[in-house]
Amino acid sequence: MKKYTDQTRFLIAVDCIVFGFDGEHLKILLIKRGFEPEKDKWSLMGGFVRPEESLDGAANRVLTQLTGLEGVYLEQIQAYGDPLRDPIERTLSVTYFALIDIHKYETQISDQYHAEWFLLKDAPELIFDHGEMVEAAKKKIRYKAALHPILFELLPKKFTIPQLQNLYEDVYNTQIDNRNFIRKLTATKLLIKLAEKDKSGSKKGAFYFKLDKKKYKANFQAFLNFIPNPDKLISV
Amino acid sequence: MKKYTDQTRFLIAVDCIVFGFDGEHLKILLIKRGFEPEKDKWSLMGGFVRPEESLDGAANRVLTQLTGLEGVYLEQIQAYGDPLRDPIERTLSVTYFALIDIHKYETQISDQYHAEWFLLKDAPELIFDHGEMVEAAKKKIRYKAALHPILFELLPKKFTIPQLQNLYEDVYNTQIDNRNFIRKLTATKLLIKLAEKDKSGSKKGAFYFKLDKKKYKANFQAFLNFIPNPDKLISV
DNA sequence: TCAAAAGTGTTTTTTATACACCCATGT
DNA sequence: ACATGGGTGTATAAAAAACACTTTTGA
Repeated sequence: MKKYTDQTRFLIAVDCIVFGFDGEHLKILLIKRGFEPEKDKWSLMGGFVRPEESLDGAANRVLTQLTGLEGVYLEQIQAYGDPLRDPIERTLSVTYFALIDIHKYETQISDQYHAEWFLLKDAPELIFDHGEMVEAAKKKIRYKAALHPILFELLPKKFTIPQLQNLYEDVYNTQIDNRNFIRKLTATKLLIKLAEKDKSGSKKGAFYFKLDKKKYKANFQAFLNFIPNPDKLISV
Repeated sequence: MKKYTDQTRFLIAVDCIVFGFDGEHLKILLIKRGFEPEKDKWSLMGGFVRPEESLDGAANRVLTQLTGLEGVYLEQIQAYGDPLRDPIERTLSVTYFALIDIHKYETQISDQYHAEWFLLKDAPELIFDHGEMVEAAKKKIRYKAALHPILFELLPKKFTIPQLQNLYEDVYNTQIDNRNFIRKLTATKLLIKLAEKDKSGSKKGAFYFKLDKKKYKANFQAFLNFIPNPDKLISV
């Protein structure tokens, strides 16, 4: 059958906002753009969608190219379609956020991108509308994590409660009462306590936990409430 | 500057899932597709994005073409990019959901589309992946409305509490205790009681209310909880 | 022995839920 | 006068928040 006539076709890109957690702070992974325009400026990792791949496929490809990781938590955020967002040629961009265990990407697998982790507050200016995209991704992750246990994706398989609490405190820039936090965590029954301790953070050491993966998957959409007064902290 | 070379360009469409409420049930507005392929099959209202317009612009244009309405509540849902989703030619579709006061679109402004309102459970089979899009839109509206006061967009400026409760009960397919519902509503301080009554639904008549627009806008992102046990009713 | 971080319970407050009767009016 | 849907209050249960001290152990 004939193609649709009299319609304009556009470039389609995916851009990934890659989050990691270093134990203290949430960070994002940025690259130096490798081609004109804006060559060597800081940018999100992205790429054009190829004829045979889906959007999710393109996002995964781009992420794997950068980090070497597969099976990463990746979620579509939204499409950006301003006609002038790319000065060279109209390009629609579909953004994804990725949550990775930062320790799996410490050895810079592909130096070709000159990737670097940045604290959110220290992130450099980005090309095009990438700054706006990062802001939207931050809002999305805060919103989603207030209700669903996605932040575990940022931690190693074994993690401690203090680590987890640091993560929540940093994401929401707030102090959480340790006893209430543990009570809420326990109520989810999502965690399994291990015998082993992490002694790196203190003399006493903190017990490791791991996720109960079955319950994690089964309860993923259940509403949680790790964050006190979430509506005061989250803007949509 | 030169265009990006060696990249494939694609068609981009927007598709709108238009919701309305007839006082009893949530409905969606569908049209008969006017061109090949799948001509005369039921479809979402959509259209190709034009060179000079943004995605939001395209969605608004498409919606205005169909309904004659402007300033409608419209929110991007997600991008669908399966390479084979349109059999003729690869087309990326960005979906939007629209919430309109159904009474503003009773006179079929544009008969050219053969638009009809359908109960969600009676909706016909749709072309391409539009059925999947409708399912995703239903989930989105349920999810969002459990936390934010968007359903008011489906009602006229003046509405009654029983109307509003019917709406919530239909959206969540549940029974809500009337006294608890009113208590939660009152707590939001979003409603202003009018002197006038709607006598169409009963002999006693039900007081009209209107939204306090300032508080509505200010509190739009605050988490509400009109729905008992939302996590049991909402699937993400 | 002491500094530093981990871990543990109880009380109070707030929020959600369950529940049943009277009211106003048109017919 | 009665049938129909609208409107109201209270008691109980559950969840969230506030709050401070003891434990462990390496240096």
